Amino acid sequence: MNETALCQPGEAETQQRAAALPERPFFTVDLVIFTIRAERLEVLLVKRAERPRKSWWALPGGLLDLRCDASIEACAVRKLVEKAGVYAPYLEQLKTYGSRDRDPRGWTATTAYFALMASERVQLGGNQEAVRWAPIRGDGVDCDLAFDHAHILADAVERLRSKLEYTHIAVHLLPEEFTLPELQRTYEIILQQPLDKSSFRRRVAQADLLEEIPGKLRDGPGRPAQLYRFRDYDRRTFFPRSISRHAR
Amino acid sequence: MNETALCQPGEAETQQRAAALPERPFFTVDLVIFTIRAERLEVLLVKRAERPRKSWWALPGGLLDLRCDASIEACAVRKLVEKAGVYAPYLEQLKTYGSRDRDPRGWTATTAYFALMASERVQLGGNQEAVRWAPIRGDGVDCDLAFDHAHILADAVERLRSKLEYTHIAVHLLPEEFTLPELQRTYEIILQQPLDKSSFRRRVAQADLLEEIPGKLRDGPGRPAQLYRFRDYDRRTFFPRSISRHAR
DNA sequence: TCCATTAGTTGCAAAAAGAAACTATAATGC
DNA sequence: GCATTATAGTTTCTTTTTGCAACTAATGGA
Repeated sequence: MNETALCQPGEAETQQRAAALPERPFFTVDLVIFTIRAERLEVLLVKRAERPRKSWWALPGGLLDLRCDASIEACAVRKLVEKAGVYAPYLEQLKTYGSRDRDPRGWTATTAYFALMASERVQLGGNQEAVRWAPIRGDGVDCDLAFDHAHILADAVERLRSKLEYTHIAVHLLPEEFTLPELQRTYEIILQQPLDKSSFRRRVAQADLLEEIPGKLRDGPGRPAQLYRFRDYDRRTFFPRSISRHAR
Repeated sequence: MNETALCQPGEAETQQRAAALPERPFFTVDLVIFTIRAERLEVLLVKRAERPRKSWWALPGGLLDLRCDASIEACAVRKLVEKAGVYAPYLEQLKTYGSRDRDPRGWTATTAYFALMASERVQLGGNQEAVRWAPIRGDGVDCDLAFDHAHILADAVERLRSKLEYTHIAVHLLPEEFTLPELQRTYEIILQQPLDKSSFRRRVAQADLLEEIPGKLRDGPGRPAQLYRFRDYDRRTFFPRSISRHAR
C-alpha cells in the first residue's frame, strides 16, 4: 500500500549529522556554451581525459568545490573562466539532472547552465584539454556525447530557441556593437528560419532596448549599416505580447 | 590575477574517489504546491519540527534518499505523495538553489519543484506535521519562511504567472471537468487582473486543447455553463504567437 | 411575467503583422 | 561619370488579430 515504506521515511533526515555515509550525491556543474561562428550556432565541447568515457566528447564542467565555490552559480562562473576564459557573458541556469544511472560511478547530480557569448570574447583554456566548437544540427551535435550530455544539450537548444521568441538574449551572442541585419541573421541562424525584415525591425524598435551609436557605421558590400549597442540588461522583452493583453 | 588560484583547480576532481571528505553538499528537494481555494491562489506550507528554524513555516521537502530515490524527480514525486497524498498532478522542476549560506548547517543544495493541483485532490499527510495552505499575496505569503524559501516561492509565483501566458497549465489547478468561466477566473486570480471574455474564449478555442463534454452542464445562478475536459498533455500552447510569425 | 444573473456570441474599430515594393548608399567595372 | 550590383533601411497596402461593447441565451426567483 504505502509505496514509501521501503524508504523508511524520515530516516534520511536523522542521518543528517552523520557525514560519513554516502547519502549525498556527487554534485557537478556542466556548461552549455553557445556562440555563433561562421554563420552557425556552435557549442563548446571538451574531450574527457579520464575514465569513465575517457576521450569521449562532453560538455565542459566538473565537481563543485565546497571550499571555494560559495554557490552553484559561483561554481558555474569559475568553470566558465577555466574553460572559456570569459568573466561576464550571459549565464543562466538551465536545469538539474540527477539520478542513479546517469554516471556509472553512482548517484550523481549536475546543474547545467547555459552561456551565450560572442566568439571573439572566448579564450579557450590553456590547459591541455582537447577543446572544440561543434556546430548544432537540429537539436544536437553530430558526435556522441558522454553520459546524458546529449539530452542536456537538446534541452539547452530548446530553451535558447524558445527564449529568442520573448527575450533579447540573442544580443549576447554578438559583439558589443552590432548592426540590425547581424542581429536578424543571428535569429535566423538559431531558429533556422528566415524572418521578415520590416516586422523584425518594427519589433526591435518597439522594445526600445538598443541604442544607435551616432555616426558609427559598419562597412561591407552594399550600403553601410548603422551600429547599435544593447542598452541594458533588464527583463523587458522584444516581443511583449501575451495573455495580459486581454486585460481590461 | 587568477581568481581561481585559491581553489587549486583540478584538485576536486582527483578527490572524487575519496568518499569520506565532505566534498559533496547536502542535497534536498523542496516543493511549491499551488492550488486554488476560495478564489485565491494558495501554497502548501509545513511547520518545521526540527532545528534549525524549528517551528518556522517552510516549503515541504527534505533530503534526497539515495537508496530509494532513483532520480531527483522521483524524490519530488515521493515527497509530493508524503505531503499532499497526490500521485500525478502537474510537476515541473523550477530551479536549484545551492550555496554555503542558505542553511546554517553548511553547504546545501535544493532542487525546487512546483506542482499544480485541484484542491479537491489533496489529502494532507497524516503525519503530525503542522500543515497549512497560505494565500499568495503579491509574490509571497504573509508569514516569514525558513531559509531562502521566500525567494524560492517568489520564483515559483513568477514562473507560474509567466507560464500562464503561453501554456495551458492552469487547467491542472481545476478538477477534471470545468467550465470556461471557471478557467478564466483561474487565470484572473493568478494574474490578479480581469481578462476580456471574448478574447479569452477565442484563444482557448484556437488552441483546441479542450473538449466539450456533450450535454454536461454546470448549474449556478444564471445560465448553466458547458463543461469541458482537458484533451491531452502535449506541449501545444494556448497562445502560440511568437517571433516565428515573421517567418516567410 | 419580469428581472437579475451568468453564459455565450457577434460585430466593428483599432492595432499589429505579413508581404512586397520602394528608396538610400556604398563598391565595382566600364 | 555612370550603369550595375549589393545590401540597408523605409513605406505602403492587405490581412489577421485584438479590444471592446453590445447583443442573445438560459436559468431561478420575486
